[in-house]
Amino acid sequence: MISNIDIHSSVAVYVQIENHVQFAIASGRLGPGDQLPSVRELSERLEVNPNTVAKAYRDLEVMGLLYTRRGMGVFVNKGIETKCREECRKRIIGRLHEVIAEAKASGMDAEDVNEVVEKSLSIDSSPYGPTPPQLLNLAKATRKKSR
Amino acid sequence: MISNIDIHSSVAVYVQIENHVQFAIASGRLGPGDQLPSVRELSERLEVNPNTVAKAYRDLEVMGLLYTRRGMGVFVNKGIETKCREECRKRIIGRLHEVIAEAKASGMDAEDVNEVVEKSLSIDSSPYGPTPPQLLNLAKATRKKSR
Amino acid sequence: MISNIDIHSSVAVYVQIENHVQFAIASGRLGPGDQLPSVRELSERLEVNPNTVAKAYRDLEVMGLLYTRRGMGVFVNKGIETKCREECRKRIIGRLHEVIAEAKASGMDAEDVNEVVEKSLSIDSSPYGPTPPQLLNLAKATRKKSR
Amino acid sequence: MISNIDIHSSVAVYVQIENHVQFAIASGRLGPGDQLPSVRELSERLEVNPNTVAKAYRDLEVMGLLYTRRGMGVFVNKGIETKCREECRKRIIGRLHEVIAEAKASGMDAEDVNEVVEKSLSIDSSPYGPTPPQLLNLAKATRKKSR
DNA sequence: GTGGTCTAGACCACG
DNA sequence: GTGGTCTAGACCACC
Repeated sequence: MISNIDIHSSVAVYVQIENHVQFAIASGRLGPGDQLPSVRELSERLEVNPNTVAKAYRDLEVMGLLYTRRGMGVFVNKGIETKCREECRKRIIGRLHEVIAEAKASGMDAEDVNEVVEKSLSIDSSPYGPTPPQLLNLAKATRKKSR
Repeated sequence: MISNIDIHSSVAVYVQIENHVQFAIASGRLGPGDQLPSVRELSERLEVNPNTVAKAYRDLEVMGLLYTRRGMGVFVNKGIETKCREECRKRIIGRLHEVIAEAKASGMDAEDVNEVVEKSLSIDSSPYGPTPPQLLNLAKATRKKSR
Repeated sequence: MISNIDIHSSVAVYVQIENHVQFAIASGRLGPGDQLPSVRELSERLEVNPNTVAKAYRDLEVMGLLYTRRGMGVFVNKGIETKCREECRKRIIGRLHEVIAEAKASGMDAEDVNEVVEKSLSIDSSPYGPTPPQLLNLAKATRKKSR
Repeated sequence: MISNIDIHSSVAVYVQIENHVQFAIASGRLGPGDQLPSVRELSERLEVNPNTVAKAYRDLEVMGLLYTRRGMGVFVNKGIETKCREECRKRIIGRLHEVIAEAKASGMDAEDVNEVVEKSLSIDSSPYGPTPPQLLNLAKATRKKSR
């Protein structure tokens, strides 16, 4: 239930929220039909402007990950898990290439990189930085699946 | 001598310039005492406003990488090569860990990751992402060391 | 509420602003979490260009004294009051030593120096020199703490 | 014979030179009629552009501290020692007031200030910062008094 | 509304 | 010639 939105981060708050949701779906913590916290609830929990949460939900709806049922709330779409996972995967691969390109540009060689990669792979859950968006609790006790 | 500043990138132009210089120092293409292109010269070469270049130079001076001699130009500080390289390295390693942690969390296994890494390492200059800062030629034939 | 920015001073306007903010934090007139006047507001009050104020704010953010919440404004960081005060103190003490060393070297004796010091201490706000940064009112009635 | 011109300093090189000379006169290390090093010699010693030294000498001549004898060199004027000393004194007192005003503004009280002052007065020759301009050797073995 | 970025152009101090 | 500073005004993203 800990908010790991970083208001000091340079990445926009609404993007952080979008990442969290996308990631939760890709990793299965949010399944098809699951209800998300209401805009108001989440905004209070994150101590963030409701508009910010609303924007994230709207964006995610446009992306096809969420849908809203009037008066009911916002829900995870069906049949988008694999698509979402692949998108995440693509994003991650892109970033990986990016980082490695920079590593080479700054003088690190293949051996250096591989060493770091191995080390990182062997760690269970690495405590690096505030960005990896996997901890925000998006489940709600009283939340039910939409039919 | 190719400018690979991307005006349309989401990362600010002055940040791109800062990265270029930082990487040039880290990789040894720019050594201690070397003079950088003048603000005006570089701004013309990159087709950006002189203020933008000046801002990058000033930031780098604050970071301790450069110093300016009034009326003379901007120079690379001495005794910061290894510090700079290590800082670059640390930043990159941090991001690498970050990305790989996300990769694992989103379901990729070690094999997947290694495959991407290998592929990325074998490419010369990968066209992924918005900021692979290695091509900007910061040397000048007629430029000499300060002092 | 008096602006004592001196446009004609030899010290840059943005540096004067930085000093004001720094001193305000060091002396407690600006506390952690306090919001600063908006760039536009302060620029109007001081009759300087908004960019000038923005530059000061950005510098102070780089120094770690301020942080900005996008679309919300600029705020004083937490846990930097004592660090800031000590830094100010150290800087001042350094300059004090410097000046007194010169005073001695140029033939003034302890009595001379003490006399000047006493006189200076007894004055409320001394009109000496170009940068006595203590009068700019950085508080706003309707401003509230962040978070 | 050590140059303590600081090319990394923010204060202009020519101003540093002017301060050195002025200080040397005020403290008696340069007496009336003494010859100064030639522009060329000093510029080489300080590893500085000759124009810079020339400008300093010119300024000091305008101030009335130096005079040049065509083909002979630059000399210290007579009867300006006390005037010069007083000017130095005034400058130092001004800076003292300035620093103490800032000290008060940043929350230091009289006791704090006095403590620092006492400590500083008790030290023989304080090694603070690069600015106190008293070490530049402006004498020359082969230099003679002008008649 | 907030700040961030960039442009264009001016003036100044320095060397 | 060099960089430093400031202005005026524009556009953008964020909240």
